[in-house]
Amino acid sequence: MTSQTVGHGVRPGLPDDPRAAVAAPSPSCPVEIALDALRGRWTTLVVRELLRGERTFTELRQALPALSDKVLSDRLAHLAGAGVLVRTRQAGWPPRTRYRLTPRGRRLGPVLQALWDWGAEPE
Amino acid sequence: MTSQTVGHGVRPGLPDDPRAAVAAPSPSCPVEIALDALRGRWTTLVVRELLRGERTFTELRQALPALSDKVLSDRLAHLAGAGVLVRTRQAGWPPRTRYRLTPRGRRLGPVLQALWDWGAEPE
DNA sequence: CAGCATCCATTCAGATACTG
DNA sequence: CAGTATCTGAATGGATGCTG
Repeated sequence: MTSQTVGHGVRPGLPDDPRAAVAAPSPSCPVEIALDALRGRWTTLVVRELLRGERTFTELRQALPALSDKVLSDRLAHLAGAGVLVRTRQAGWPPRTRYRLTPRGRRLGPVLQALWDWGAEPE
Repeated sequence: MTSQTVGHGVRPGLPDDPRAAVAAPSPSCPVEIALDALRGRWTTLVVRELLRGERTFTELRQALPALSDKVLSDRLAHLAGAGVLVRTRQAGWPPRTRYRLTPRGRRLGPVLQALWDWGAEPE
């Protein structure tokens, strides 16, 4: 009854891991780090798009037509700061910038899948 | 190279599942449903606390001393609406209300673990 | 093409004060 | 004990217009 421990206890495991014993929201809590990376409207859709392959700014806008360039710009900067993607500028005209996920960004795949699975459950 | 498919491909799988083909944030997207359930400061800490066992309002406040009763009240109502927890009132005085996770709420354990694991990775 | 600057409406968290 | 009501300040998100 008391032995919940997440099921297939390989990991330290929430909620009993000592590092989970915080009494207030903390930027160094791994859960907060992950949720912060995904924070904001459109963020997961941008990541989903990049999980399919690298994209330019315009390609992202075309894939998400209702997303304004201001917010897209915000999201890309935020995800870059979180180490999820990298921006590559190419010299010349017209300017071309490509966005692609880092290895860390690609590892968001299973995380989004876990969220998807939970949200897709009936009830 | 193109076969990402999340690794242990049992599920339909993001990002290629047809239901992931939305072009704008949608409340019916499973990922949005899950992130919405966890949305808001303190939310994951409340869930973590309840993963350890059922709690009363006061016990939650004691576990999270910096959390105001207004926000705690908001979070509990939100999580109840998301089907994560249930509230049980006991008649009599003083009033006693217990909060405990639903089966669906308990299934957030692995989701939080996935977030934790990602956020705990170096770099 | 790929963006940043500015402005505005809305949402949110926290503080304070009050009830069944 | 277990909340709700109200208010304020801060943080979004989106629209519009302008540049390297």
